[in-house]
Amino acid sequence: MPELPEVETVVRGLKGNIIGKKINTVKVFKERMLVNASPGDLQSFCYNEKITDVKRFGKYIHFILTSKKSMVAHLRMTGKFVYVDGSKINSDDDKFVRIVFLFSDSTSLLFHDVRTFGTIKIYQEYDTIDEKQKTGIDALADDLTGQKLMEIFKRKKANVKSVLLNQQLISGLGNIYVCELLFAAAVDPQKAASLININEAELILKNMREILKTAIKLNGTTISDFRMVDDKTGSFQEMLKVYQKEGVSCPRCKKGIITRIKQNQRSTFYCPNCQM
DNA sequence: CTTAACGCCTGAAGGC
DNA sequence: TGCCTTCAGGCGTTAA
Repeated sequence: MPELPEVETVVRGLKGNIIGKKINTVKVFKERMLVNASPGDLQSFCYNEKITDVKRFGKYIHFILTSKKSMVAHLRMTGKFVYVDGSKINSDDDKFVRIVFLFSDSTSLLFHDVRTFGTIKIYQEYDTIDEKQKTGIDALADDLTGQKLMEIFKRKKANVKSVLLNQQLISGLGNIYVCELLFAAAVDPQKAASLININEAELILKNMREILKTAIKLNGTTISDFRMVDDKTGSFQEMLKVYQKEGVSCPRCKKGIITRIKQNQRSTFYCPNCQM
């Protein structure tokens, strides 16, 4: 579920709540979510460690413990982190709580995930994080220019939507925001990336930044699962122009009908009349 | 090298 | 009401 704005919202929430907290106990109810560690490994890795910082790169959440030790989490489709006051370490009352970090002050961080696609990896040093190597330039990076974006598009045969969704090229965008930003830029998602000209690349970049920043201000988009760290919903869903608007008349040209197509097994929503 | 298809897992929603 | 199918915001692996 979560894309850049949702992950950023979670990271900000975590920063406000768990920096400086000392981890006592880790309870793992779903082992498969630990990619490179056993529950015992994670417990000894975290024991008595303080969380010194939380950062985002792409859609990843990077927890930094003392002396560069790091945990990298990904929420995938339905994951969320919920911070609770109280030592809730049983999964009995909520069967979707998969991993619990219990702090020394008896507050807890719950990793909740219905579909259990979410992941956690541990690293002894943050210099060695594999995911960072494979993650392309951040969609909100200051040094991302229209020119750079066009360089990326130029050597790709695929359609512009799949290129924007490729985390190894540009990181942070998912299905919702790609649909929305291509609509805002009036670019046809089916257009071959290699045919994007510099004006379109600049337009895509400008709208990408505006939409992502607005979405962060509104604490992300809650369609179904996404929640903030305090379990509240975001509100960017109220701003959506095309995503899940199939059949609605286009808010821009008023002539086209928002249409849903499949690209790479995933839904794309766009206006066939004004996205060229 | 590239792109396409599938699998991971669970719940919600729609059709009949 | 119940059964069945389809769909879901992601991504890694395998097949072609």
